[in-house]
Amino acid sequence: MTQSTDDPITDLRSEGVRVTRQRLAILHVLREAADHPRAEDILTRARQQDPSVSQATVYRTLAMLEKAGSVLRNEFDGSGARFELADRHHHDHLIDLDTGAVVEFHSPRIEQLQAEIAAELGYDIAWHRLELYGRKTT
Amino acid sequence: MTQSTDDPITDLRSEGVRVTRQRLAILHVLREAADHPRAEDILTRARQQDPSVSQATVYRTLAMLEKAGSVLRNEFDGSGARFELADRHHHDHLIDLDTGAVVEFHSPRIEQLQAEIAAELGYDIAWHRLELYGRKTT
DNA sequence: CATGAAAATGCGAATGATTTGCAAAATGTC
DNA sequence: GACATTTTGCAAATCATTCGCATTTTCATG
Repeated sequence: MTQSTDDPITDLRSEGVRVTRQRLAILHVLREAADHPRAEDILTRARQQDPSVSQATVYRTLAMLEKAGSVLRNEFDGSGARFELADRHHHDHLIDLDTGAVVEFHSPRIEQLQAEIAAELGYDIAWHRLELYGRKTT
Repeated sequence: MTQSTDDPITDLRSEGVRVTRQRLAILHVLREAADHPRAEDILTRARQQDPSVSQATVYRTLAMLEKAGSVLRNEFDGSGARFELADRHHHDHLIDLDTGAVVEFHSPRIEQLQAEIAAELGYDIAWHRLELYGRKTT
């Protein structure tokens, strides 16, 4: 097993993946992001650290990191994916319909129920997507 | 209140919406569909009843029906939306990763938990999306 | 620290799903 | 049936994302 560092790309180096300026910049953006940025946002932010980063590289890097399990892709509204680092515990999302803000939450009980339902239907869950869309209680 | 018929478009007539051959054909397709067809599938099937239906009209009609609440749009995999008539009770989806089959299910307990979680976070849920992706238990 | 094979990059063109502008056709009201 | 209005088909336009390819970079080696 490869030893784990705080840098997903460094972890991948042993697998023939090269550490480039662009990848480090993109990763930096993801680490700093408090929101769930779109590819375009990531490009803009990454260019602040390394102006040479191109759109294509952002997409390629995100795809690579997603496949490696280091990045999660979310399709909240249907107009462009939004990404986040997969370095914390699993969680689902609550999207504020008025502000677009994304609140994260986790419910072991819901996950448990999901597994039970799937089992009843004869399935094992590989992954799931749970998104709540709502408005602040007045 | 307008009286409700079994035909979403007929319901809309009073709102200035016109009942056209194309719309009836698309609606017919949705009523007969046992699966969750994509726009392209709907076009193909609608043309069997009315060859004049165009792609643009399929999209426009689906958008109209969605806005009216008669049709639900699903974005299961990210490569094209899949539609269904919103005439039955609410349900969520379990997608078979091997066959692409979509199984519908409903869990009042999960919905209850979702509402509780949202409430704790200070939100009222307007709608939600729960999709389970899995494989048949071996 | 120079070398070279392999991996990555930027660019711009290609994709695929969906949307839109517009002139022509169809609907439903009077 | 006549007309104002809505809807349509067509083709061109978008939008997010992917790809081809020549050029640049990375990194194991000498």
